[in-house]
This record gives sequence, C-alpha cells and structure tokens, in this order.
Amino acid sequence: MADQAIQIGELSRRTGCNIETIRYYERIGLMPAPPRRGRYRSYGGDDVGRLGFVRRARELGFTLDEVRALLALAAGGQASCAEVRDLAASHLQDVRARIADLKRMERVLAGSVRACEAGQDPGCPLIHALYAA
Amino acid sequence: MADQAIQIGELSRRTGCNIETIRYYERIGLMPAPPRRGRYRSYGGDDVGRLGFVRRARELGFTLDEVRALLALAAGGQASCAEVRDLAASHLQDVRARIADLKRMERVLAGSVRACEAGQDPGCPLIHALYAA
DNA sequence: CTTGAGTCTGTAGTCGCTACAGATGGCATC
DNA sequence: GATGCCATCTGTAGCGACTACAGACTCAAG
Repeated sequence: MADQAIQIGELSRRTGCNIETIRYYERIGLMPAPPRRGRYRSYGGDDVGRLGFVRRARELGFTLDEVRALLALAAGGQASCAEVRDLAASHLQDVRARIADLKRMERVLAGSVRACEAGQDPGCPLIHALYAA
Repeated sequence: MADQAIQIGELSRRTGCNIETIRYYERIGLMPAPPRRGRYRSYGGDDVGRLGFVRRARELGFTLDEVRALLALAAGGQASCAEVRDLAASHLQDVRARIADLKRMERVLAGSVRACEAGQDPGCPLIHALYAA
C-alpha cells in the first residue's frame, strides 16, 4: 500500500525535504537513483522511509557521512546496535562541545550587552573588550 | 613602538590567525591591503590590533558581515555604542536559538544512547526512532 | 653557491545545501 | 489544436568562512 509510485514533488511534501535537496542526495549517492516513468523520477514507499530517516538524522545534527554510515548499519540488522551507539555517542560529544562553545559566547555577549546598557563606560564596552583581549 | 614593520608570518603568530586567512580577509576587504616591502606584505601595530579585533569578534560567533559592521562602528566613536549593543543583542538571540536547537539534539541523542545501552529493544532503538518519526 | 624557510599569486576544494536558466512533460481549458 | 500553466528535467554556479594546494619568488645563513 505504501508502494504507489509518487513523483518527486509528492516525496518532498511527505518528507518535508526540498526537491533540490532530494536530487542532491541522489547525486551524492545518499538516496538511490529511482526508476523513471518517462523522464520523471518515480518513488515508492521505501524512498519515503529512507528519506525520512535521513531527514531525522540530519535534524539530530549528524553529518551526511554519518547518515550514510547509519543507513548502512540500519541495513545490517541488530548486530550493529553497538556501532550505532558508538556513532551516536561520539556525535553527542560533538554536540556537547558545541553547546559549551556557544554558552561561552552567550556569557560574554550577555555581559557586554549589560555593560552597554549600564552605559558608564566612556566608550563602548563591547568595542573596548574586542580591541584588547 | 607597536609600529615596527612585521611580515605576515609574524602577524599570524601574534594574532593566532592563519596566514591564508589573513590573505583571505584582505581579499574580501575586511583587512586593508598593507604596503609592501619588496613583494612582501608589511604590517604595523594597527594591523595587529584590527586583526585581533576580528579574531575575537569571530570567537564570539559574529559573522564576517557583522564584524565588518562592528569595525565601522568602532571607528565611529562612542555615539555608536547603542548600535553595537543592538547588533550584539540580536546576535545573542541567534546564539541562544542555536543553543536551544543543540540541546534538543542532545536530549534525544542522550536518550537513544541510554536506550541502546539498556539493550532490551529487539532491534536498535536509535535506528528504530529514526525510521518512524 | 646552495639550501631552506618564508612569502607570493591564483585556483580549487570543503559542507550542505540553494538558486537559478532554459528545456521538456503532461493535463486542462478555450 | 493551440494555449496556458504547473511540474519536472539537467547542469551549473553561488553561499560562508575558510583551507589546501601548485608553482614561482625572495632573502639570509652557512
């Protein structure tokens, strides 16, 4: 039932993935080249599933290479759960590092904005802070 | 005193900014084209200051366009403090939004990794979560 | 005189899309 | 059957912020 053939526009609508992006994923081999009905790409239920997978993985911040790896592992059955976990754990570390970076920025920015608002500095506190480390 | 002429390598060492990046900044007009001593770029103390400013602003996550604006405002004297504050405040909002995004990812990833570790799912919980939204 | 380090220009690659231009395809309407 | 219009097609170039070469040169020391 999920296998009626759909065109790229419908696939885009169902997955929330941009048409140009779908074609891009095909070009880089992340999505398989589908059969054609005439000149038009013809997708089935599997494609909706796979592209949804890709989208959700991207929303979790995985890179396209990581998504590729996840797709391969997903095809590999349950033996690969440990590998999936390792990939996710290492990505989680990345995410946490980025959060830490951003929080550092946030602290400094918030402090500077407050100082600007206080306005008792002769010049601008943020400009001042940027000029001398 | 800060005005002895230095070469690009020394400027790079003093600011922690990659040589290629310095030339890139010159190309896009973020740093002025310095005079040459022979064929080599010859920098002075002002350049060390300006490039340091750029670096620190970048470390706070400002885009190059924002840095350009900040540099212009910095040259404009103290009247511009309110504009600087607005720029910083709006950037701060961006940073906070990105933190929120990353925290969402973190929560989901951490949950999945835990579920993988628990290992009572027949398949892999993360793969499972990615396949069906 | 040679060697090595530093610098030069110019171009192309990275990531993950996004935005065209210009050509077809297929369906509904007049 | 001509017209309009949307969807789709291919191919290429652009974004931001660098980074990585290749291949030429400059300069000081040994």
